[in-house]
Amino acid sequence: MKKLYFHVDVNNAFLSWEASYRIFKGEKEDIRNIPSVIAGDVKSRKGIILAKSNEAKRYGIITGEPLYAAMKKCESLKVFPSNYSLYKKCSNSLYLELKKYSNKVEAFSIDEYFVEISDKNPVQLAYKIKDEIKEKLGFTVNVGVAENKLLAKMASELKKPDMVHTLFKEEIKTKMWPLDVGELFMVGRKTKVKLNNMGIFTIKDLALSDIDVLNNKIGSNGILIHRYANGCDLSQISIKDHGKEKSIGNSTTLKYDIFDINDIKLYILAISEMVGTRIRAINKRAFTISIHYKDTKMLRYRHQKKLIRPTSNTTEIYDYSVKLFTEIWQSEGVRAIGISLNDLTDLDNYQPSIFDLEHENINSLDETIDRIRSKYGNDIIKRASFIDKDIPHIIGGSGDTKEQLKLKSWL
DNA sequence: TCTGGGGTCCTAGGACCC
DNA sequence: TCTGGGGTCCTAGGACCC
Repeated sequence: MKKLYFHVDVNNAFLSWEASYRIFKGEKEDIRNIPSVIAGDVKSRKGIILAKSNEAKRYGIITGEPLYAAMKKCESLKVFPSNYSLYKKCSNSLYLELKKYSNKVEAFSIDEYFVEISDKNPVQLAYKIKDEIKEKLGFTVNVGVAENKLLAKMASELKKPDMVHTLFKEEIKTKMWPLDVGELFMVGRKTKVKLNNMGIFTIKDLALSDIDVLNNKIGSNGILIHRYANGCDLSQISIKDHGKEKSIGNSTTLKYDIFDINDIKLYILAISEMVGTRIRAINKRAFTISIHYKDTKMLRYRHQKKLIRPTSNTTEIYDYSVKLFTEIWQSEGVRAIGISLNDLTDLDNYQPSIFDLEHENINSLDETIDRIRSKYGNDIIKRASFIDKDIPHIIGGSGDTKEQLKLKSWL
């Protein structure tokens, strides 16, 4: 039996998940069948479209656009807030369902999985998986079936929703080549413009173009997308272990532009709390700390520093972040700010020197706080600097609604 | 109160080393 | 005796994905 790959893609994931949750709760209306979107909170300046129904799509609404622009396109648009804990639950249920069919399941994103399959009737199996997900979990998926991951992914993006597509080698010319070159995985906005300027408009054009010219104009990505256009991809299923992350970052858009360094420092502290807690939770330390922010004009700034001794300590992360920030900040208003930890190293591999003892004490304090917070909630311990301030003391994690999900009987 | 948040990978250029 | 040539490390910045 030949080894094949499935790419399972949830149709309009966030919106579908919200829809199936509402139906589970007993609502009559299926928001998939009306013009509706999932969007961030406008008042917190996070009002962009995260997902849309097919009905909303018909009005020309696209993911990533500001909510106000979408409302102009469709005045009757129904808007629902994002709910990440729901999405994680749905994503995990889908994962468990797919694991029934293969040991090799790769989470490519919250709503996409690759599955390695060896089966006599792969297409039949793909339909079975698709239908079982719909029946058991209440949302629809597209399944792409192909000889490699790239083609499986391209296949699942063909016609939506609730469909199975194959994209075998012999189907590349008829099913994939006619598509706009921008549809190809790894051809984004910038590359598409470059390709168009070279007279390349379809995936076929790209597949038949000169690889040296592509390399010249686009660089190594040019070689990659040329391979993709010809259906070549040798990558295997990669099962991400917990703690395999290469970087940990959190950021937030502020409710108002901030000009006061003391307030900015409080946000830096709140974000340090989050990235610190996260990196300690996976037993790692970071050699590189990076701060980034957006000013009132949406211009981005970034500054980073490699440390001699890796850290996972909240106070240390905070101190370095403030230092990095003040080194590049020219007193412009700050709209958004974030911290990212890179060059992660396993705690087990790190031998503290005797000079580090003081730091190790601080670290054990951090760990104690982590333990208490995970038991009693984040708000049980709060740094004094936040008292009487209208700034959350720990920030990060994609603006969730606070609603606690009680889904024991579902998913 | 128009433009989120989480990631990965690649490259250019400067500093520094032998 | 007109300024080599390897190499590594670091930072900034850009491109892509969802």
